[in-house]
Amino acid sequence: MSAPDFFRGEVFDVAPRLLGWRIVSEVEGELTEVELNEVEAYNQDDPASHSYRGPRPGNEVMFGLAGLLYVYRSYGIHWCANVVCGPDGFGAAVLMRGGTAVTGHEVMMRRRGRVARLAQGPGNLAQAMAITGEHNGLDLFDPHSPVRLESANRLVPHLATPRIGISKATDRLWRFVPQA
DNA sequence: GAGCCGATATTCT
DNA sequence: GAATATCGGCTCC
Repeated sequence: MSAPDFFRGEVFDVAPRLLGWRIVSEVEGELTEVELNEVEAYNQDDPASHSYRGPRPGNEVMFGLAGLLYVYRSYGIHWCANVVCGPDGFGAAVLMRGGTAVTGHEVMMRRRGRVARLAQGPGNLAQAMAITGEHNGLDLFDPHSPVRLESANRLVPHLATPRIGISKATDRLWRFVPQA
């Protein structure tokens, strides 16, 4: 199983099409599903991207095949999950910044220690679904993978806004959220 | 609800 | 030594 063809296109075209998709996690034998409502695009020709300075230990996955999961540590504390995009050897990915819980509310509440905003925010999303650095590089379209993506089969009307928490290339409107 | 702040790993200067 | 694709707890409205 491999990613749909459009994942190999421009990352800023792929990102908005992921709104409404579901991430499915079966880590630790517990099922959780989240429907994406916030994503950001990061391109190789993009000073704000980890891939901007080329492949190096820790970001190689971003240069791999479209449809792989790229996980990195943020601020030394949080894990953040991305979907690799573009052709093989090109460093681009979509950061999954947040979504709404669909399945496994109890599991997510336990992992998060709260009942609200279970999967809103990239660090929170990863924590709720128990996604960590050990999942870096796995195939999101392999039915046997513990973390997978499921198509929404629809295009969600969306807005393009500035990305969060970056200081470079802030003029690129590559954060996508459903239109109000 | 807004604003400050500390925690902490990795990379870059 | 500084910066970072963050968060939650705290204060003070």
